[in-house]
Amino acid sequence: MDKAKQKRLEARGWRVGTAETFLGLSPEEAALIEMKVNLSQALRARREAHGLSQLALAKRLQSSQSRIAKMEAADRTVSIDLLLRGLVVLGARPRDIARALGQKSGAAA
Amino acid sequence: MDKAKQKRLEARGWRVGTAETFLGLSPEEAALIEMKVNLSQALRARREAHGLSQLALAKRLQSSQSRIAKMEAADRTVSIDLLLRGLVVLGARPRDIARALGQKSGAAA
DNA sequence: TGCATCTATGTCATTATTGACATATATTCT
DNA sequence: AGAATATATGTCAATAATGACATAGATGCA
Repeated sequence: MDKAKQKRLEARGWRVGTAETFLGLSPEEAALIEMKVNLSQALRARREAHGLSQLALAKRLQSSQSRIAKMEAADRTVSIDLLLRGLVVLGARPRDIARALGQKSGAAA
Repeated sequence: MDKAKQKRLEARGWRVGTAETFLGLSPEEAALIEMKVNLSQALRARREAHGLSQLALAKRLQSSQSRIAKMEAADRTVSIDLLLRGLVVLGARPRDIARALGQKSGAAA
């Protein structure tokens, strides 16, 4: 896991922190968090590629700027469903999303 | 979309039915439903491959048999998050899930 | 037939997620 | 500096998702 990703997780209440802390998570939890973080990064990458602000995307998604920020931070109050909706609104097709899901640390999608 | 998939959607309140009805869905909605149905099929395939009953899987997931049934039926009250949790509990790794997501109609994962 | 097992579906109280709002920080202008 | 824009984070009322339960249908077996 790269530093930037770790910091994003730490910042939110994931209690991930150092690599050690990850050992406190079951492999299942870790896999789910990894997928969520990958999707959140893909969302940000796609939004920026479209030249949209969080506010602009929020309007397209019928959501709010603050929620987009939380989505991109992989906040624990954000569902994967919501991340997928965001990606789809930004033109991601299932295969794009599939690619982002498995990504080891990139932000493709 | 194959007949079996369509029937599963029809059965639940998706109002998908015939191909025409699909025209009532935005491409975004259609993409999300497609992914959800693919995941639900992957879940059933994986559960059966493990020789588990819905009840047995429910216990592993700390859920209930009725919810597993709804998951496999892609019921509208089932989140993609829950489907992913189910798949992960059944040993699916992110790349397996990615593969299932993009699937056109199969049940791999 | 009766009994056990598996799956489907409706309901509901509890819990989680959501959009909206307030507010803070940062950056880039003039 | 002050104004404008973008992003981050906490809170909360409204809504959605969840597990549990009841119950029905289906299948197989004694």
